[in-house]
Amino acid sequence: MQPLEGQLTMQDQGTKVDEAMARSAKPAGTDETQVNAARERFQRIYSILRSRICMLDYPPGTRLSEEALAAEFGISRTPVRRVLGWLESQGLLRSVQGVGTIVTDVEIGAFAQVYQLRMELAELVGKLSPVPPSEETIRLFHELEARGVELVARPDPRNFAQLNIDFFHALMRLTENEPLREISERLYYQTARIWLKSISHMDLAEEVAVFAREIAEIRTAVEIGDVSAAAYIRRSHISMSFVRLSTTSALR
Amino acid sequence: MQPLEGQLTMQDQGTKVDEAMARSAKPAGTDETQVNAARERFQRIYSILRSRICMLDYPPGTRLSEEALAAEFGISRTPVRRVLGWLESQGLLRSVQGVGTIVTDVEIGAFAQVYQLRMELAELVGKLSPVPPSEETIRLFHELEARGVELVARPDPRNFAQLNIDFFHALMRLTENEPLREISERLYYQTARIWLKSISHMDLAEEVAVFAREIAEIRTAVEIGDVSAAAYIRRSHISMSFVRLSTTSALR
DNA sequence: TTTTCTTATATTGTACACAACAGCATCTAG
DNA sequence: CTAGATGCTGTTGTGTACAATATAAGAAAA
Repeated sequence: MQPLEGQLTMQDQGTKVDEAMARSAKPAGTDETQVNAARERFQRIYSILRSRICMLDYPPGTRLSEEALAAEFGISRTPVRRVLGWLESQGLLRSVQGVGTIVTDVEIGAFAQVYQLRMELAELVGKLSPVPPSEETIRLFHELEARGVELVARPDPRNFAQLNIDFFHALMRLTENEPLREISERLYYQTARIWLKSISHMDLAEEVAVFAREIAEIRTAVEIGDVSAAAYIRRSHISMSFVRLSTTSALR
Repeated sequence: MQPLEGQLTMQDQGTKVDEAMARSAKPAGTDETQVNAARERFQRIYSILRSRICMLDYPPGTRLSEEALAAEFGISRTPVRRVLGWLESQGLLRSVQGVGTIVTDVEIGAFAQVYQLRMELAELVGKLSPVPPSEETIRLFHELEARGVELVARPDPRNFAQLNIDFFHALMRLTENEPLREISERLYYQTARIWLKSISHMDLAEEVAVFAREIAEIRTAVEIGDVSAAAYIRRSHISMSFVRLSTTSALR
């Protein structure tokens, strides 16, 4: 089997894509056999576009152009459409013939439902196949805590969002229940962008401070191996986050 | 990639749907806005293939041919590939270049994890946005109970599977939490076929009898409007079903 | 006989041309 | 001047030819 040399591999390292996405490479779980470049490229573009959506590079209502994306990645519309199809199945996009591919928005009702469910799933992380945190995991949480401290010193919405995402993925290390991970991830990406959008109408400094405390608390629980406690802390903060969002009427 | 102010509320008055489209019965669950024939056809084929997979018409390991499916539905490979892409994102298929599109199997470990999660989600149906059962819903459960009685009289694996599916969808009426519905449905379709495959190695008559009792119990709870009780009954039966499956080593 | 390389063949992946469709601007009839 | 019709333009959906790939069969050499 010859390694990837056909056609457009040279354009792959063409650096036309955001280099910043290198970090957000696949939140574990997918240790697929990367025997071919096609699947790898698919995953790469999928992660990039998903990140752009939830980081509000593509705010809700944005019209994506298949052709523009194809040009950006140096491929044709066909593989782009496959990625968009997956994102549509995840509820992040909606394609309408003659109109375009539009980034979805989440109405207030559905938002509340997702948050309710996310609370319950967060609790389940401590109940279904909890994993005793490894040294590496503990170190990761320490690193996240440090980033939280730095964020408090210099609040910034985008760094806030990125830390939130990375913190979420770190939490997913605490359970080995793969379906729970997948579903939690799906729901997280459905609401993260709405949450981020609302942040601009709220007290950023206070939100950052609360989040930094959450990280510190959970780091403490993780350090002593009490995954269940970490899960309950997480649940409570998801709950409080939603209450703050509702009371400030930051949602529409 | 400019933001779109007008959002997407304009296609509602379009309604120039081609009425010639076959009105095939979609097995509930997906109440998409059928503004165009393309989306309707997509949903139709998607439901058909998903049903074939979970009814074991396509047992795990089966290799599907895009071309054959295209010929069967009278279309080209392109729209077929879109449907297969969605099924792949749901974890029911896996496409490998040069090999084919293969119906996935579920290993014993992942099966157990999904069952654990399904138990918890079943309980949540009674907690997150439970819906007071309407007269129509109660009638539906009565009908299901009758079908259960009939099944006990004449056990049949295929009818068993179909009743199981319909019963599941009826249970989903008991909550208005749409994300919970979607996720429960996804997990159900991931494991239903494995469960059905194992039935052949178990005591069909006994399984049918237990299932009929479950329906009767839950019908009783639903009839008096106690959705929470119905959810707990369901949870307990999912649990017992998994125990029976494990003890008889019907899994592999 | 066994092993290894080659070749045939079937399948999914990709590119591209065109069809279907929606929205908008323009034009024309009254 | 207004209102409706009509073509223009850009978008996604579909069909089709071809490329890339994996598997299996077969041939050739040890």
